[in-house]
Amino acid sequence: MEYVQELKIFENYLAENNMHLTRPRKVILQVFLQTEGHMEIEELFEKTKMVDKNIGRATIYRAMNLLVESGLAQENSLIEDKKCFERVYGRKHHDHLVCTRCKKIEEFHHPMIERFQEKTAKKHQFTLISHHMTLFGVCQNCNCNM
Amino acid sequence: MEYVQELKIFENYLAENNMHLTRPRKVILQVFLQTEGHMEIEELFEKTKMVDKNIGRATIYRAMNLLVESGLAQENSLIEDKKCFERVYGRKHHDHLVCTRCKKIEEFHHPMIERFQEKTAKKHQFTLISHHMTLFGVCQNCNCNM
DNA sequence: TTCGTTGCAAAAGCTTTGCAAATAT
DNA sequence: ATATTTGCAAAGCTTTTGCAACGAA
Repeated sequence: MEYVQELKIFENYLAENNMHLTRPRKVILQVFLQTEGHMEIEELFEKTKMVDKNIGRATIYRAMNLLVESGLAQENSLIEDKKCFERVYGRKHHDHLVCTRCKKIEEFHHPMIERFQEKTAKKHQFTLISHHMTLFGVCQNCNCNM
Repeated sequence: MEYVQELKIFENYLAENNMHLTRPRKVILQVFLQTEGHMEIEELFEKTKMVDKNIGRATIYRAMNLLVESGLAQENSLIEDKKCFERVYGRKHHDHLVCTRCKKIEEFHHPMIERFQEKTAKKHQFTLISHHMTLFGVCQNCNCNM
C-alpha cells in the first residue's frame, strides 16, 4: 500500500476514537487517494466495486465522513444536490473555476483575494474559519464551439 | 400592490413566454418581495398560506424558478441540501459571511476581490459569468458566549 | 470475546412530475 | 374556447438509519 502518511493519519484518527481500520475503509481510502480531483459518492462506489464487490453505498458515505473528520478529505459543493469530495492532505489550498458548459473544473489560488477575505471578516468581527469561492464561466474551448 | 417595477418585469417575462399571471403567482411574488434576506421554500410556503391556504408547495417551486428566470430572484446555496432564494432586482451584488454557530448571515461587497476574480478568469481564459463566495466564521456574539 | 462495522433495505428529506380539474386570456 | 396552470399525490433522488450478521482488536 502506498500513501503511508495518509494511512497513518487515518489509523490515528480511528484509534483515537475507538474505531477500527477495516477492510472496506482501507479500500475506500485507497480509491479516494488514487482518484484525481473531485469525486462523487457514486464514482467512489463504482471504483470500490472493482476492488471489492461487496462494499455498499452506505459504507462509502460513512467512510467519507471519517476521511473528512480526519482531515484527509474536504467536502465541496461544486455539484448541486450531491456530495462531492476532494483530497486535502498534502495539497495546497485552492478555489475553483467551473465551466458551465462542459463542467470542466480548474483550480486557482489568489493570495490577495485571501487577504481581502481575512480583512472583510475582521471588519465584520467574524473569526474566519473557511470559505467557499467558485467562479463560473465559459472556458476557451467551449467559447469557440458555440 | 406595491413593487410596481417588479410586477411589470414578471408580467413581461410571462407574456414573452406565453405564460399567465395567475393569482398564486401574484401572491408568491408579493410574499417573496416582502421577505428580507434569504428564504427557503418552506418559509415561502408558510407565508403564502397566510394569504391563500390553497397554494401548494409545487406551485412555489415552479413560481420560484420563474422568478429566477425573470431576473427577480437568485438561488443561493447557503444552506446545504435545500434551495434558498434571495431578491436580486434593485439590490446591489454582494457575497455572504455566515456564522457557523448561530447561522446569522451578513452581506459584504469587496470591489478588489471582484476585480481579482475577473483577472483570474481571464488568466484561465474563461469568460466569467458569475461567482459564489461565502466566508464561514464565528461572529462576535457567538465568540463571546463560548 | 467484545464491541465496532457492514450491507441491506427501509426511511427520510427535498424536489420534480403526471394528471384531471380549474383558470387566465 | 383554448392553452396554461394548479394542487394533489406519487415518483425520484440523494443521503441516513435500523438491524442482524460479521469482523477487528
